[in-house]
Amino acid sequence: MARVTLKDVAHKAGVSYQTVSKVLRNKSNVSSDTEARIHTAVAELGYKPNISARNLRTQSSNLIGYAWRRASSENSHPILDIFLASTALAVESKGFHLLTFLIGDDAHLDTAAYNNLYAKRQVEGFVLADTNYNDPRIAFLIEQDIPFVSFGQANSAWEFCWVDVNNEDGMRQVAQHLLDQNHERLALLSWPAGSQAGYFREQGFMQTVTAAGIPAEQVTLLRGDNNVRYGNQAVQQLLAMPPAQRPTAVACVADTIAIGVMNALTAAGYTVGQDIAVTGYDNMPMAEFLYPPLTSVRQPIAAVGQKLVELLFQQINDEPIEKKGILLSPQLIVRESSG
Amino acid sequence: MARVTLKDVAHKAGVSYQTVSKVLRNKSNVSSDTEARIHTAVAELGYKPNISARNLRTQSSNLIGYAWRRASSENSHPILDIFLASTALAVESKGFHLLTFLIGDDAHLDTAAYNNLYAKRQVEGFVLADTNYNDPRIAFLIEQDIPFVSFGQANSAWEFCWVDVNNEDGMRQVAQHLLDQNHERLALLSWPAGSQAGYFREQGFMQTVTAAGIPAEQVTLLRGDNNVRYGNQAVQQLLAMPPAQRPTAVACVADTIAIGVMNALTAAGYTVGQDIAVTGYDNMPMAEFLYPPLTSVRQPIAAVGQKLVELLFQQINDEPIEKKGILLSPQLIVRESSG
DNA sequence: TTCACATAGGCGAACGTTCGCCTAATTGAC
DNA sequence: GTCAATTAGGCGAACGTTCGCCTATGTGAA
Repeated sequence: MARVTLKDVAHKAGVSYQTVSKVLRNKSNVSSDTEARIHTAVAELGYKPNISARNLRTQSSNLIGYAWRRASSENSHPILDIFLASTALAVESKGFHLLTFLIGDDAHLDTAAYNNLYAKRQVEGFVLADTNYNDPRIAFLIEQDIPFVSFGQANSAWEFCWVDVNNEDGMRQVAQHLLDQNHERLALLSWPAGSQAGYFREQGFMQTVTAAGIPAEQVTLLRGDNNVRYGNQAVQQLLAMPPAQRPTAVACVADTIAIGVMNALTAAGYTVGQDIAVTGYDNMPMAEFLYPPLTSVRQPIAAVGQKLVELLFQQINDEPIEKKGILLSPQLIVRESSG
Repeated sequence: MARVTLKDVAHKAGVSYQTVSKVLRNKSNVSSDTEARIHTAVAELGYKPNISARNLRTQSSNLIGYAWRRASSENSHPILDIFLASTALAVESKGFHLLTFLIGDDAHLDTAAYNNLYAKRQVEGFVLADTNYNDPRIAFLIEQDIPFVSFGQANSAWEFCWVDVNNEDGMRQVAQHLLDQNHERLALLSWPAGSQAGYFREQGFMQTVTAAGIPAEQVTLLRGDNNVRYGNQAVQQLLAMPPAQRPTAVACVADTIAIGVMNALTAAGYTVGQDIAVTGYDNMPMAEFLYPPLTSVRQPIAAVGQKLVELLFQQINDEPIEKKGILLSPQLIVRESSG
């Protein structure tokens, strides 16, 4: 299976190999006769341009880097793979591909991984997800002037391209919905401090609640990792409270946590949706089929991927960018868990 | 940010650029003096070899292709991202990276996608997952003699490298466990025909059950897609059966389905684990925190990724392969859902 | 006839490596 | 003092493209 190159095609078509190159890229005016000869030669030989050679010559790689977090397999974000697929789709529509690599929790090693890939010209830019408030990766990429976009905002002092779904608005909808159901004693199950998304979701929730005249102290705020176990444990904590203070509604910053809450409540003999309301966030595919079906917030993930990729290519192509941050709107889906 | 090349380093260190190249690859005997000079020059200039140039010269790309299925976002396999992460890790330990691309359901387009990437020398091989019995991708890759490995077996007439977790054994363990609990009327919730894994899981289950003297007709076999909804619907079907024939245990070929089953049963007023037993498969992280905790089968996913990558690199490096198929053992985790 | 201009395609150079062979200087043994 | 072997590093060529400039031929108007 010998490699077939431009020269082989050229030989067969009786032209110079540079002419073949031009014809294949529509960069040349040749007679329709030779053009046809070239095309049949390409087809017969099954010629495919060698990517490495092209990359070397054009100083490009047609690759975008995306980093997995090594530890995320346990607390896997159900939305992340949908996001990844939609990003991959958008990237491929530009003739690019996604190169995935792994990072950990060591800021120094992580930024080195980004730097390596870019300095070696293996990728032309990055898509970040799962970003934190003072994410060292973002600081580094800005400083090095490396093209990148982020799903999620960060330190507002940094100026860079991001797309986010309005977390504040999402939780505002949740809070308003619970208030409309006349809940007054509320619990909010959030993530550990430092998460950017968590911060906004808390803000949206608390502001709405306090604006409705409920004192902040009346909201039981707990924190934990993004998994089912945390939801379970939180319920034990809530049930240990004196009945008069016990929340009648539990809002979770993620469906995964809400699943833990619903299970634990059901196990303890409560009927979710009647005795106590539960809400999630993300509207994972499973949400509508849980028992009871889970009220949740749907995020326009596909749109996020598309917008991100647009912004990224504007950077790569040095096009002017009118708006660096794009905030999309989520939508509350009310189901029986908060009936 | 001008690109720094071998020549820049060479100039600074006062040697020829080819010598720098050799030193960096430990392929040369130079005086320790000049070696030191070269290394400091590299460090000071922050030199990183240009990957495209290297790839062109060495006819390699250090990239392995992995295809997402475009449609899988709805029926996402909870195990697939763990698998992907472990594969990425193994691939990176070889100095390679994973290039992801999207495929659909059109055999012709899909194989073209594989062919393109390989013919352009963008990747050196592929990792397949989510394979079917007569998977056209496998037929194509074998015919083209393109290096690849598959998570999961296929048509046994084809000879290629795969790693699989013994599906027959896994479901045998499930069946035996249910028999040990004195269940005699059983339901098996499987996937649509054509799935290789589904076939083996069915086999393992049915053989064990019939070997115990229970006629095959006494097992209610249903089929559906890999999602929670299917589990829900299957329960409606089971509950519509006359009580005397109704199964007392429901074995599912995936946790996702089992979740649907448990929810629907709970909603219908049954106590899962007492009134009726439910089992899953995959032991997804959520399984132990469901209500009740779900009996499931744990697969050694990380080991699968590692073995696969080993086999793949043996092909790429033309090393002899003693055993083309590797079958790993799963383990049943008994929890309260089948108490 | 002359000049300009379009048409069709050739050709050298470059992208940044790696590879293999070559050479000059040094060393050691006889 | 001679010869062979070792050491340290130079150098041309090649990987397969793309890019820009060049040339030869034909064509129509002044």
